[in-house]
Amino acid sequence: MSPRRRDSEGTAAARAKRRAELLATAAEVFASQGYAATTVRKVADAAGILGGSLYYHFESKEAMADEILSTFLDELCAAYESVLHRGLNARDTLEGIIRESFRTLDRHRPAVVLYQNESRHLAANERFHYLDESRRRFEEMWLTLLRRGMAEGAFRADLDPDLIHRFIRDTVWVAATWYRPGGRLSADDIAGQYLALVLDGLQTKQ
Amino acid sequence: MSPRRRDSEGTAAARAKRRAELLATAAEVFASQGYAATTVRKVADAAGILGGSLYYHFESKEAMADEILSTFLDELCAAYESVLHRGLNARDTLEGIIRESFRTLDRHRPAVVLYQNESRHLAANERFHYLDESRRRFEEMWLTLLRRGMAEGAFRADLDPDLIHRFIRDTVWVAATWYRPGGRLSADDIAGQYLALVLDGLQTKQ
Amino acid sequence: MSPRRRDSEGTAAARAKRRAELLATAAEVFASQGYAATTVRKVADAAGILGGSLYYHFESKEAMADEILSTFLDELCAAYESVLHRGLNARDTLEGIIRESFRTLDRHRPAVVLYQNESRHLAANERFHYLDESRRRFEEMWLTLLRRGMAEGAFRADLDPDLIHRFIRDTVWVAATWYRPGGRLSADDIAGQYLALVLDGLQTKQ
Amino acid sequence: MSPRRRDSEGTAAARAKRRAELLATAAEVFASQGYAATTVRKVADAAGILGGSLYYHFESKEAMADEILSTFLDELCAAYESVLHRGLNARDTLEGIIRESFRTLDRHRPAVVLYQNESRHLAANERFHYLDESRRRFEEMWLTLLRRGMAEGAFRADLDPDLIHRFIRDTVWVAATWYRPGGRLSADDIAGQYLALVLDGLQTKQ
DNA sequence: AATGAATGAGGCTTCATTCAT
DNA sequence: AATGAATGAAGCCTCATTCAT
Repeated sequence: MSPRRRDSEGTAAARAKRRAELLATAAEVFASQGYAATTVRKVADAAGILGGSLYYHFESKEAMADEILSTFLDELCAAYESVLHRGLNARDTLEGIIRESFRTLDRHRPAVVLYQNESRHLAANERFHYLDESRRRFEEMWLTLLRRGMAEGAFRADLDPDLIHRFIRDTVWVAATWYRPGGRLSADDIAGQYLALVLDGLQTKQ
Repeated sequence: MSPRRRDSEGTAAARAKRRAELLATAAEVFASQGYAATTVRKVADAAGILGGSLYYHFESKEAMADEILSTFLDELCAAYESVLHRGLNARDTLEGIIRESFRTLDRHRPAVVLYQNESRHLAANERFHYLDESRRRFEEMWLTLLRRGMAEGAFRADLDPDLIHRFIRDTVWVAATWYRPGGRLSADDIAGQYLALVLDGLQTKQ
Repeated sequence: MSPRRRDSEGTAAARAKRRAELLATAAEVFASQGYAATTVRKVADAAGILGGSLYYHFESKEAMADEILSTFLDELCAAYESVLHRGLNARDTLEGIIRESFRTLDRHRPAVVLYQNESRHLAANERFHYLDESRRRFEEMWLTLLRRGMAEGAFRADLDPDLIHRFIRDTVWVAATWYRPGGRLSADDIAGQYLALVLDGLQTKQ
Repeated sequence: MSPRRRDSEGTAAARAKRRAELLATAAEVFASQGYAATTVRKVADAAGILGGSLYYHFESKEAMADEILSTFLDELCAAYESVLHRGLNARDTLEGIIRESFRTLDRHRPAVVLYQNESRHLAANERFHYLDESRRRFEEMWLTLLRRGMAEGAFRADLDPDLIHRFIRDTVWVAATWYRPGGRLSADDIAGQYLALVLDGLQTKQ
């Protein structure tokens, strides 16, 4: 490796790292105050720079949200695909999907809050149409999975798959609202409890 | 009844009716666009009047959100109390609470969306402290109920009541996001399906 | 005329009048400071209101420039057409066009300055493409006129029509830079002198 | 010549050359986009460097405009003086002045555009007062020349010297707007045609 | 009850400029 | 000689709100 190459890699990497830091800060602020209520200045304050300085790194406030959301969604898609490619039965696939969801939530909590709270509003904007697209893809995945489980006899067939999908989807993501990494319960603990509830129900069996 | 009195009652009633209309409109717009992203002008447009004219009826944008939310919460509280006063066992109380929640959602959908999406942000404002208070009261009620059910042997004791409470609470309210009164499934249908899921689980029993 | 009709006419007219006043002010400031160097606040100051208040009347700074320029160009087009429809010979048509140009300059001096100084830059913007279009139409008119005059023997044929057209066009409009309505020389005086120069030349004939 | 001295001359010369290159680039951009609408970054982009790097060579954006304009004006003054010192009659002096003007325009087109479009605005700034001063000197020269021609009987005396001066001055400089060095007509061709128009007029003589 | 015009604060963004490297 | 990151002022525009009518 020539010093020159090392150097240019160094600055490119430094730049990428700074962007990532700023995006993490922005995501935190967007998540805690809401996208519309977050001023660029608040993000900059949180990052310890001036409002205008953010524009050296990002084109706009929108561009920040875009990068935060698409990074999160890309990772989530990859996680889901990896589960689906394992060839498990419906029950275990559902467990895998839910565990991956909570794991992703753990790593991208602020992005998930943003996704959960603002994607509907943002998707009105051409730039964020991909939010609707991925929502549709997830929905299809869930419905396919639930129907397969019902057909295989793993899941009760007296429930409406569409409704069940919504309940499950929402519960997972809305947990981003209160989940704090490093808290009493790990993401995997939560996933476990959630699976216990959803798979076996709250009621004791006699 | 003198004509005079009838008249003044008439105008007072007319005034109240207009307020209610405007609040319904405002709630709809707040719900669909988000509180911060909703301008007073958008509300006024939706109501067919000019922005400034809203100030004849309301003190401020905040006052509208306040009235929307407190009306909704008052009704919800009353509904919960009525269930709790029936002296039912834990399981049936839980069913009653959930059914009342979906019934309230049916009548106050936009208010619920507002509550679900914005109460955390609004509660930062002194004026909206009551949002936190009622949230705390609801939480207490849920925890008491869940613990009672566990103690009575009606609910599984291996689940974390705090976590279960959050899952249930969120799922109910987040349904406001997609529920449309008059759709394929009534609020009570949804409540039924949700209860089936939460009480008995998704898995078939062998 | 019903009072109602008079009233609505009144407010519509009042509104149009206010717009016209503000546009006149804006044109003056744009002309004296340059469009890019003119801040919205400068226009507002000149109008005696606050910067934001302009947006009650106009959508944007651009919209103001647009209205100023298109109003001016519409009137200029009409003036030119009226000359061309008189069926005069080339020499008299040229005189008519030039006299109308100075007359229009007299009534729209700031708009002409804006047109002269900024139309090239503004035309880069889709919204102002019509500036290029009208420039092309004027050019065609001038070339046709000059060629006709040369063919008829009224104008010298040893000059390049394209070049002459540019000289004449520019001289007329650039006069907007220094012409002041109500000064020592009227617009028609200036037109007369200019015609004397262009038609007969500066040199004495022997 | 010591190598050392040659070196330092070399770097000084290299430095001057780089400055000249950058100024030429800046002038081009100022001319095509307008001074106020030109950002330092645009100039730097056109020069292939970053915005901040320009500040190694120049103190400010203003300093660039200053150097562009004063260089042009110095050369123009020198050219005019050389004509005036030839002791020609009024007609030939006028011809000389105009030919020198077009020649200067040929070499300094972007500077002329800048001068023509922005000097009025720039002159508000103390730093650019010299623009007004030279304008005044040129005006005086023109008036003296025209009056001399009239007194000598070379020029028609029924025209207003002040007006004629403006017409001529403006037409020459405004040609910078459309003149492109290396086009169909050379600067001297254009000067010739212009002189033919201004001296003898457009009309055929009978 | 509502309009129309304005206010003034504040939001997003741009930009000339600086400076350590 | 130039880069990269930042500054801070200012620009355009939006918006909750006011008020005379």
